[in-house]
Amino acid sequence: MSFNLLSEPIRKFIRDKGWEQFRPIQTAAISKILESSNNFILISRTASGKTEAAFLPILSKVNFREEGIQVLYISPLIALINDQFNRIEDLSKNLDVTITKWHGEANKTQKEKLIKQPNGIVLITPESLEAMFINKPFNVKLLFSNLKYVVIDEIHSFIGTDRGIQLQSILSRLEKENNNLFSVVGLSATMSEENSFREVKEFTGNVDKTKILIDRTPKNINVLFRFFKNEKEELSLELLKDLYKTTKDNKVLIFPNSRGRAEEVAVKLKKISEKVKGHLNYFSHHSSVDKEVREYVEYFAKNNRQNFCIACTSTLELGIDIGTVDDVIQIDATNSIASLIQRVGRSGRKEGKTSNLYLYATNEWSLLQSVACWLLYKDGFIEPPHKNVKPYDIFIHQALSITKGHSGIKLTNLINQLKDNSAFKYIEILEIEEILYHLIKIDFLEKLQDEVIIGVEGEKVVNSRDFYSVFKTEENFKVINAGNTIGEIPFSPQIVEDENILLSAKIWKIKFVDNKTKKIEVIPTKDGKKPMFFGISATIHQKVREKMMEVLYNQSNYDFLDESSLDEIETLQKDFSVFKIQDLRTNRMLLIADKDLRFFTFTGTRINRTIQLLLNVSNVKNILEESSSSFDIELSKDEFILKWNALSSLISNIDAHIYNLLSTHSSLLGFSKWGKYLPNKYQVEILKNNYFDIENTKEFITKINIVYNK
DNA sequence: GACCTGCTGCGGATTG
Repeated sequence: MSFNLLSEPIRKFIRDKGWEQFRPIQTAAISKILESSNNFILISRTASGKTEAAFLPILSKVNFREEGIQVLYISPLIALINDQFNRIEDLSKNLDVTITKWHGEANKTQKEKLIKQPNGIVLITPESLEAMFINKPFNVKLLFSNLKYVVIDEIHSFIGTDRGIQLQSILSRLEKENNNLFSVVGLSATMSEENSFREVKEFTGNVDKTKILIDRTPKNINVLFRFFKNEKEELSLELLKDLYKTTKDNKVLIFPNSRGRAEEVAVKLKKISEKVKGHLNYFSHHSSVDKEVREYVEYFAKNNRQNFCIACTSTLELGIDIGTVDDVIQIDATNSIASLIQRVGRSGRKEGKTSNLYLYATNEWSLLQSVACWLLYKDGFIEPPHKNVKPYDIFIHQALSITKGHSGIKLTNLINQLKDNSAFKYIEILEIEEILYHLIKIDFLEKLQDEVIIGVEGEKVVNSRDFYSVFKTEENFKVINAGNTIGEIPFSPQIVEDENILLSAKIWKIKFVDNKTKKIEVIPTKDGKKPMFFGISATIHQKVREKMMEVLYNQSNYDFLDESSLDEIETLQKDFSVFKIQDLRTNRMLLIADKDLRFFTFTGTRINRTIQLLLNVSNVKNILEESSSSFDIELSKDEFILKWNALSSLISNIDAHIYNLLSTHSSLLGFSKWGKYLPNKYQVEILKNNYFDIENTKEFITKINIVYNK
């Protein structure tokens, strides 16, 4: 039925393709988008035709003869824009419509052409849109004042993140230029249903006008757990041999959770394959591998019929098209269910084909976490997005961006614009004023009578190429062999002449390090260590940890475990049977050993961090081990209980404690690119909201009953 | 033992 609702050029396109029926999400989206101007969020698993679900009705409905850009497509990745460009061009081949790529690597002539004659569809990144607002605000009006649709791809990657707040703010600024003409269509494979999708609805700026279209059809997945205990830092030979046997005759993605380990896996599997004369299509794909090399790997996977094996990080998690993948291998647990869903989605993209997922674990805690994630996935659980109600740091960025874009703006006008921005609607007017006056005080803004302009210190920041993004990046050294760039790695003690490193699935010897130009000259060699990469630890949701605890006390028969993983789980269960747990929700275990105590919290990363802060304030010596969600404590049982019971009274004074911590450890705020320009009390708020979790810690401390082993 | 994302404008050289 929905077919007849579409315009003739689109119907012709579908007839020519020979499509016999629509996917459920397409049927739903076509009629809904055609019959109303509501915002829609389309949620449906990977490779279920979401792009078509959005664009078939939009291309039918929009009159591209009108002046101005009609449709704006926003993507988190350049690579995705390039993929989707081809797809949307194909979809609109029976229409007379211009499609323009607009990102940092896109053709400049095409951009200029568009400004001369704004029309059609534009594919853009949030940062390019930001740059347009800052440098060419008049273009924004010219290009988008007649905009009808904004399509946001992989919208889950924005919800609950700093980059998402930036995008929400930009959309809010766009609405102002456009008199709220346009509708939003968001696309996602994963989305938490908590609070009836409140966060994603707020993201569009209009909760009531935003409707969710969801296809919950599950995907058939064959899952198998395998356990190989790692005794050393490197992966065991048994694991590698098993991995090789499992993957050698297929098209495979391996996710080993880190760049260094991805290199290790790619190099070592290739070595095994060389010995037994197997295929040599072993690659690594992560942010440190040179972009051109990465593109070659993607091209190889998509266009070659040979088998391959790519060891990668989350660079291959989102929707970049790499064709058919038979198996997905996860080495040690994913940090989130959302990530697991995206990774599983990469295999068996062909209709009706089941996906193969192998979950390898190298230690007992990772195995337990992996089992917990899998069970939660089966339950349909997805972590709710992080709530950032008052994003003061992104607020600063946007205040500078608006001021720069206006080259002189009335202070009252700036305040009003920020106050009306949906991304900052919970920040109070007094707070807005206080932060703006602070920016004036530190010379980021300069007040000229009733106008403000960018101040002397602000100019240094605003005019940098780095201003357009809200996220931080590390400084890297370029790795070069005979004039070819292989990739980039962060500086580490390992980066010295004659040391060997792994990069782009090959082994290199460092010949020369140029600290001035940040370049490393290398030549190929035979043996090497994996490079050292640094990063902040991922945050695990409390639900994952609660499920881990549940597995310890649950006698279910997990038929997806192989013998060695089952052994390992049973050993853990036996170890924890010394605690007589009555209530999984409120009981937590205190292991009393000869010398010290070990307290198992089985709760989320942010809550653990907050507990650690409170323990430190109470002068309780402790070491937090995140993987097992436990604290090692050097106290007697009675001393600890006394301190523990006093913790909740410390929470009332948490601001002062965080303030003190921040004054001695300013790097604590290192995760926030703009937080350092805030007044102190707002820095404390940023930490409270993004790094710690005060509310849930309070609840946790209050409800917990400690259970001992003796 | 710890992922990822993007990037203007201008001047000057080079190429068609």
